[in-house]
Amino acid sequence: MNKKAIDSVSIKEMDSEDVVDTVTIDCTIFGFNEGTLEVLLVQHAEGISKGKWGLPGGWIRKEESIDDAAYRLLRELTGIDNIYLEQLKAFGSPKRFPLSRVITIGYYALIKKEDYRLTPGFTASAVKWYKVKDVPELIYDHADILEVSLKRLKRRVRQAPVGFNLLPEKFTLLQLMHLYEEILEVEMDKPNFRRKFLRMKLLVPLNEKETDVSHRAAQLYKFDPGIYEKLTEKGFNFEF
Amino acid sequence: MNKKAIDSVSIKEMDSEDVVDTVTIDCTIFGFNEGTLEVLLVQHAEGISKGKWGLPGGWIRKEESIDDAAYRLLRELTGIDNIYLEQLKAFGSPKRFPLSRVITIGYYALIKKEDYRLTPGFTASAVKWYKVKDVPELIYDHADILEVSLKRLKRRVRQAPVGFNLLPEKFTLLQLMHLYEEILEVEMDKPNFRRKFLRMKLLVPLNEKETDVSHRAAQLYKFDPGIYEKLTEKGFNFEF
DNA sequence: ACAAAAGTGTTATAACTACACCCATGA
DNA sequence: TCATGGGTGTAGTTATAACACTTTTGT
Repeated sequence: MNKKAIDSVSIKEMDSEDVVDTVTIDCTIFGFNEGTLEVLLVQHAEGISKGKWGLPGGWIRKEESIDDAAYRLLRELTGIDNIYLEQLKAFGSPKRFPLSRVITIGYYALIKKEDYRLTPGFTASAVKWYKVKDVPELIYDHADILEVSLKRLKRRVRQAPVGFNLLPEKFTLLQLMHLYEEILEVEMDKPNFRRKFLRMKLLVPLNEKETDVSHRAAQLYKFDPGIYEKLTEKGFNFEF
Repeated sequence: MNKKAIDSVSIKEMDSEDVVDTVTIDCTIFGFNEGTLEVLLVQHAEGISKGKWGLPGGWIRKEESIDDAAYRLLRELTGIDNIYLEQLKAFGSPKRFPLSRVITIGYYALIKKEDYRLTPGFTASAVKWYKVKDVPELIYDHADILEVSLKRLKRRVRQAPVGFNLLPEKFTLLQLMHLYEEILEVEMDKPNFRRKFLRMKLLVPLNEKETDVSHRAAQLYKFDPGIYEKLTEKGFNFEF
């Protein structure tokens, strides 16, 4: 069951469960580590794509919604429950999956790597974080899905402060700026970034500073979910 | 065949064609008429939802991609080939379709009503433009799909000049402004709107003015697709 | 005292907002 | 000549961008 959850391709296992047999889910799971954007890939242990890397995915159960299926698959894979997850779009070239006509629904998720742990059941198949700029060849149309996910992330990050979901609870302004720089692939001006972000009152300064750094300790902030709600409702944008 | 194309619900007809039997497509087709945003609905002629209105939709053929299926259905319904069409998202509550587990992929389209004509084959089933603020009760989860389409249109219109696809070839600045006002449900300042839009050099002034109006004739513009490309690539936004 | 990053200040430019006002045209 | 929308001007305010500068901390 665990293997199936991370492997949308072993079609022979399919009929053993009560699943929709023409539609799968594939997730692009982003993480952020030391200034680099990463993505979680799985190595398929058997089936026609044995040994190759792909996005984690799986089948949809007949009695669950597609969103529920995505949350379930993610929980099974990362052990995380409270996750930022959004549907990307459906991918449906007739030949995308060689054995039969399978449409897949792409999702993308942002996780705090500090929260992530591999659940024991999954250690059988290889699961690994790859730098986004350094992913190996992927099965089927997963390279497409990843590309669309990246585009969407870039767009999303400028329209809502979703980046927080990639950072630890407490973070510094520079960490936040580096996150934006990495995702948007631009360089930013530190003073201007500070002011712009502080102006929108989205950050709550904590009574805490960095420790163990060999330079002036930075103020730590957390993110104010209340203000976030207000801002997303009336719509805003983070152009930099 | 025609009836099937606009009716994703008559499941009994389904197996007579080479289609994917668990996934449909439903389209929200927007038009703009005399300052009002409209949506194209179809009345189902038979099946379990006989007499009720819904979004036009249909089955995906086994050998076509989902995008191709959406274009085909739209062409069959409106007779238009060169259309603005974008995938919305997949809808997949387990109970959304009462007879079996069917996931639908929503699309939304923007059409110039001047180009639109009902193709003869479709006159059998009723097809009708409804004002968006005045749609009747819809079958299944089509109200959901319409709502998400509207939200998406609002968002999209602020990030790319897609509104042009709803207007005739030649239009005045005030028509354009009214389009934005209608979609975004806000009131705008005429002078400021002019300047803002003209500043981005997206409009090409024509050597033509309005005729037959009982006031000063307005300059007509068309839309410059070259600039559009450049703008969308580097990303921009139309906050008003 | 130096490196490295934190954080503040300043100034020119550009965009936004709100409004007053003049122009052209048909009824 | 009046109503209707077309179209321009302006002034106060706010956001942006570029960059010089001071502060704090560990080595």
